[in-house]
Amino acid sequence: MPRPRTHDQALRLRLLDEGGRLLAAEGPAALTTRRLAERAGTSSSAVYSLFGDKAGLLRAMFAEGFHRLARRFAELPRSDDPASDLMALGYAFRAHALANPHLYDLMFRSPFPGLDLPVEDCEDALATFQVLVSAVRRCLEAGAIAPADPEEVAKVLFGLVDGLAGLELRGWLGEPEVAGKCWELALGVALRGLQRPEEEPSLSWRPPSYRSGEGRGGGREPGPVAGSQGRAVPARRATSRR
Amino acid sequence: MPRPRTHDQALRLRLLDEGGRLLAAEGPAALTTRRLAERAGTSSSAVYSLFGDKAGLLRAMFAEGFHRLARRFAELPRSDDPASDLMALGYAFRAHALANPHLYDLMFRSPFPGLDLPVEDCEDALATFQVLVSAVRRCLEAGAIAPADPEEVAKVLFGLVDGLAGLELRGWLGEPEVAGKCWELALGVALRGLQRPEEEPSLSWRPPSYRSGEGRGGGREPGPVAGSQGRAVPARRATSRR
DNA sequence: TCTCCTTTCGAATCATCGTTATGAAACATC
DNA sequence: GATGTTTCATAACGATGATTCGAAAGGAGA
Repeated sequence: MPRPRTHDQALRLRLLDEGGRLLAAEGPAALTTRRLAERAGTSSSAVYSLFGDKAGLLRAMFAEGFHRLARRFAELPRSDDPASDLMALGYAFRAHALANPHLYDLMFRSPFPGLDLPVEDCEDALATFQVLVSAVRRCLEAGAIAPADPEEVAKVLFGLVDGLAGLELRGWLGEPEVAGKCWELALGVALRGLQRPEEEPSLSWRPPSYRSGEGRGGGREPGPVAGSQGRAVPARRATSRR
Repeated sequence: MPRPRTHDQALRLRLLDEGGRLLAAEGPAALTTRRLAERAGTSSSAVYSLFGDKAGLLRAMFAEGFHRLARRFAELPRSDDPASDLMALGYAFRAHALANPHLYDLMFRSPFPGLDLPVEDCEDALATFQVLVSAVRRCLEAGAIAPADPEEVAKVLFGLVDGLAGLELRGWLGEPEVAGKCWELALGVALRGLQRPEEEPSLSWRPPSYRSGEGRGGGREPGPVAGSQGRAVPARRATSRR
């Protein structure tokens, strides 16, 4: 007897993707409930009936992005060559970024620091990182890469692919073919660099040690470094002081 | 004869840094002229007398960030070991990020896509990248790394350090000492990987080729995948800040 | 002390935000 | 077709945004 509902799962997904596109195209300030509703061909109240409020929309976008990434990772076959599997993970990450450029910033750049994500929204996110750690660990066990701390290796590899994906999505890697060559170069370099043992001296030079307040003044205080004291896990953002 | 001016260079710099801190702490939406003025101990019209409008402030923040980075690069000594110089560039990038965490997003994450930057504001930015390319080129000429396209190598290295810096500033690399080990690992791996020639087969496996249609579309059609979770109503009500 | 000129502050303006209350719209049933 | 029930779009509300503009503030010369 009721009116047929249009605020359904299809609209929900449309809002998530369209919201991402708005975010990617015009930045966080442009992602308003009104503009989103207009783009999705509905009214702004759809956001409230489907997500509760705007923060709920953002949380859902975040969760959706990591859900897609987790699924992509889960679909990768596991071969008996752990190094190949590790590389495949890198290319899968790239494929995810290219397929979901509109969700990338929300997933990895926290454009809304005030947003705090409940643990259940972070599960997929943490799981994807653990997939990487596991792949590294298998490489270590198989002797495919030189001994090292798997967590650290995973962080470095994630830094690499995150950096590359960010560059590619901003168009800084050039045409797709050039970008593809960069990815091959990057992942090849990483793997070769990990294979060769670290002891082998490639350099006479030693890196500097960073005492915590080093740099030249970014202002009065030597090292604001607000974000660098955080925990090891990308949990939620602490709400700012104020 | 006039009233003594307080909208001077000192206030200008204070606004740039304080604006960066606001941006880093609470995101683009929190960077308003009112809040910035309050933090800097002035009135919002200071922004207009010093920068013309809010976009001018953002442009100045961007330019200031790259000016500092360019200066830091320019101050690096050039040794006769190009590989060491290349590594030093990486650590200098890290030092810049740690000393200016509040400007990092604005420099490398474009949180205001609508902002268009005139060429003169981008000169330092382009120059810093060319410093990297030159350092790579010197390594190639000296045979310190295996033959490769210097632009591509520079892009990959920039991707690596950008990714790492982003992770560190968000606290995802852990405590500073752990983060430092990640940087050493990363740059060491990169250099070793670049030294070993690419032909040396390290892998039986070939990367996938990305047909250009694959992702670019923005995930409009590919597997939504996620409606499966099914919950429609968010429940949590996290009011916005304040 | 009183002008005059420059500079800054804060109130006012207009637009737009997130969010909500209200009434119209759309069907099933009678 | 009338009725009842559920659902959605619209208009409104209060808050806050960027920006502007008149009035006040502060010294210099008289």
